[in-house]
Amino acid sequence: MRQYPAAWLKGQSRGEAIAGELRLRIVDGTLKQGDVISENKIAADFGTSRSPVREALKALSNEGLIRLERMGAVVQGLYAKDIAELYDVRYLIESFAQQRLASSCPAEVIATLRHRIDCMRVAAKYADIAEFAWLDFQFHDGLVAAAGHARIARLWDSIRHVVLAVMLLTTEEVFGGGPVRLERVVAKHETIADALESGDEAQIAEVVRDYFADSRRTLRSTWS
Amino acid sequence: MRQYPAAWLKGQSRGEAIAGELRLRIVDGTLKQGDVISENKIAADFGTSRSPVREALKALSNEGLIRLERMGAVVQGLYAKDIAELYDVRYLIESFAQQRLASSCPAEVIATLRHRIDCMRVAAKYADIAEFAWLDFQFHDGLVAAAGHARIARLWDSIRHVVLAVMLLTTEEVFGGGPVRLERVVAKHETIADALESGDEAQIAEVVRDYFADSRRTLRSTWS
DNA sequence: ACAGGTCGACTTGTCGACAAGTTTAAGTGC
DNA sequence: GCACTTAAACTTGTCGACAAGTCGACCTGT
Repeated sequence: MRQYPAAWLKGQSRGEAIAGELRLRIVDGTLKQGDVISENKIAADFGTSRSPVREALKALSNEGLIRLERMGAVVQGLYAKDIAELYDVRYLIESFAQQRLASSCPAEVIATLRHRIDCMRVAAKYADIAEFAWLDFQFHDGLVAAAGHARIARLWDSIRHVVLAVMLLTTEEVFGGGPVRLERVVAKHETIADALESGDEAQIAEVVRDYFADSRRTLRSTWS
Repeated sequence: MRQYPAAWLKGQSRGEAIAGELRLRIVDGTLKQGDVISENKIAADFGTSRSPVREALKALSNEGLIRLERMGAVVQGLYAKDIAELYDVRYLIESFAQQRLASSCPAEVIATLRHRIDCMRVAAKYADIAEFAWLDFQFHDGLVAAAGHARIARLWDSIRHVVLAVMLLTTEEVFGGGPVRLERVVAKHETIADALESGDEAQIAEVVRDYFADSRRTLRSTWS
């Protein structure tokens, strides 16, 4: 059984931990589309009362991973089409954020991004998959946050957990591709940082488009 | 005290009802930015236990109307800037949805839209503010749903309640502008339906841009 | 007067229990 | 064998209670 990295649960409530675990089980296919899960069953599985489970199911429902019905929640799953749609939305959000950063991107932000890129190289070297995925996520998370648009940030929040889970799984696949593949991923992030530093709207737009076009190719090989 | 239309609560749980009421109080300014509310206090106000209140606060937090902290939830409020940002997001979502409908918009969808427009005229005639706002909302809701993009639909779901509350308040203001102003609002929706029926991408893009540019003007007069 | 510690009034997170409703399953009459 | 009724096993929504933690006010020593 694949497990949710313990470091990602630090300071979270039981409900969030349960949500994280279930999310991963749905994304990696352990819980299949059509499976029905009940609060009681999950509560028994995790050894807690229904309250945290309830919170978790509500969250998963907001993320579209399950559908809450009168009797039990039915798993929706996350398959190729859903991933494609998820990346449609990521593109919408991130291109908006980066266009906004084009006009005024503080040097501090660029520095933070580059710092994370350096850390990614280290994580790649030491084969730390969870850390690499986490840094990848932090990179994009920081980007959206830096845009300074509260409502867009909420949108990002509503998909962030799913994005993180998907990243964890794709990162596993990317690590299987060896150092060359990894370096290409890191380099892709570098082009984003470069574009943002240039401040050229057109260049940023192109880089973001390329980034997601490339991501889609990677995804297609993972979820085929 | 302004009240949430009872018809909108049909079949909802206590938690959703509380969320609806609180949402309106925040959007209309009864609850101001910086106010702190506790689960106990709200539970006492509504005469329920903390469970439904907890659910409501969680929802409001997801919508960005409040911020959950260790001791009490602090109200964020929804002011001019927030409304502007909300409409940035609406534009992002709805323009995406409508572009998607450009290539293939079933006649059934157009018919439903036109039906709602007709109903809006009736609601305007009989000065039924809540019904008018509801139809306006249903129009856009139907549009997004018709696009057939599950992830975009989730995005819309995450802002729909806030959008509805804002619509209710702006509709009140619009009714104050008399029949001419109302007819202009209805006509705006008609241009959208027309554009969708034409199936011309460029025309749709322009109409949607116009629609939101006009909406922003209306909003600026309501929230000044 | 003031720094530091202590108590008390709050908060949230979690728990187990109950009521109301729905679905499945077992009868039951024929 | 089959339609119909009834009962049992689920489900969720809600409730009140408790534990753990946080913040503020109030003392106390100096």
